[in-house]
Amino acid sequence: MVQRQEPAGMELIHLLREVTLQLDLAGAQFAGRNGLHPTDLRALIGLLDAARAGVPSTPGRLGAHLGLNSAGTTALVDRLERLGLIRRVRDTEDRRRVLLEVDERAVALGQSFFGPLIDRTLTLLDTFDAGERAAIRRFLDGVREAAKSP
Amino acid sequence: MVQRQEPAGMELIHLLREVTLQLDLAGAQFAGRNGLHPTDLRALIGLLDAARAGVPSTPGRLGAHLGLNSAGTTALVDRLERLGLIRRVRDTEDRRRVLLEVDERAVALGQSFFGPLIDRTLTLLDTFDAGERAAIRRFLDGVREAAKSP
DNA sequence: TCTAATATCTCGCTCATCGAGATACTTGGT
DNA sequence: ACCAAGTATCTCGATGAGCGAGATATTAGA
Repeated sequence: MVQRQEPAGMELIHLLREVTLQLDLAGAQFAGRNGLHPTDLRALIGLLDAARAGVPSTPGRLGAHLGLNSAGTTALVDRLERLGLIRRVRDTEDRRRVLLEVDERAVALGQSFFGPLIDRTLTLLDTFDAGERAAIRRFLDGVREAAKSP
Repeated sequence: MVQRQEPAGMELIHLLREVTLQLDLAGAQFAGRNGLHPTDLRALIGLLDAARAGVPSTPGRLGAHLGLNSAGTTALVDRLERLGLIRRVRDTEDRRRVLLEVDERAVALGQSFFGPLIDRTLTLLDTFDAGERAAIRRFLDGVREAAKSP
């Protein structure tokens, strides 16, 4: 069988793919262990990000972020609320809207999962000098942009 | 509200998360556009990897790789076969087994998705010198290992 | 040869998500 | 002030991926 000659950089590309795979697997494993579906975890991450950025969350925004329709979004919010991870609160300014408040439990859950991983990665980053970190940043930035177009 | 002071490296960590998010989104988008479910795409990637490595694929291996039980695996293989992406072939040596052969269509489909992304990334990698590439490799390697433990 | 192990498949069920549409509230034009 | 159109959310019924349990076929070991 004739095999196409692989360019030198392919090794790094496969490595990047393995990294994303490992991160996804870790997330799925964590989700399963806590009675969450993959979607629930993605939702939680989005909600925590929004909370950290000070952006109010609503079912509409959340559903759009995850690519769910309104029915699926309602079901998702129901699940998260039933688990006590978020609360529904009617917006007093626009009473059509429902605001989603993340409970302390959700924050703690996020910390328990991402905390150790983040700590290990920060420790790893300490072993790079400024120039190397700049290279990593530029690489990740480039890949992110490359992944946006397809 | 008191905000925890973020260490300097957090920026890179968020960037890495964005990259994995973009790659996942791109994959999901591609999958949807081709009538594939996320699982189907992951299966296809696994099958193409195995084919490239010269490892024979079976429903058992595939299901284990994806974390599906046998019923789900059968349904998955049914879908992929119905789409003409793989073929089931009885193994003549151990006739309990079914070998999964990836069709040319599947290879072409993989190329059409990963090809442009890979090309862009290779072009990006050309802009780094050997030392920078080594740093990127060490970083990715470290993150992969960090993600394995939780 | 009889039994245990292995590989795959079938059946019936659960539940996340979808499409369609209902409900409640707000806004802008008149 | 009023009414139509727009917006945010929810309800209902249907679809389909994946699961648990177990059936079937084949191989390997005592």
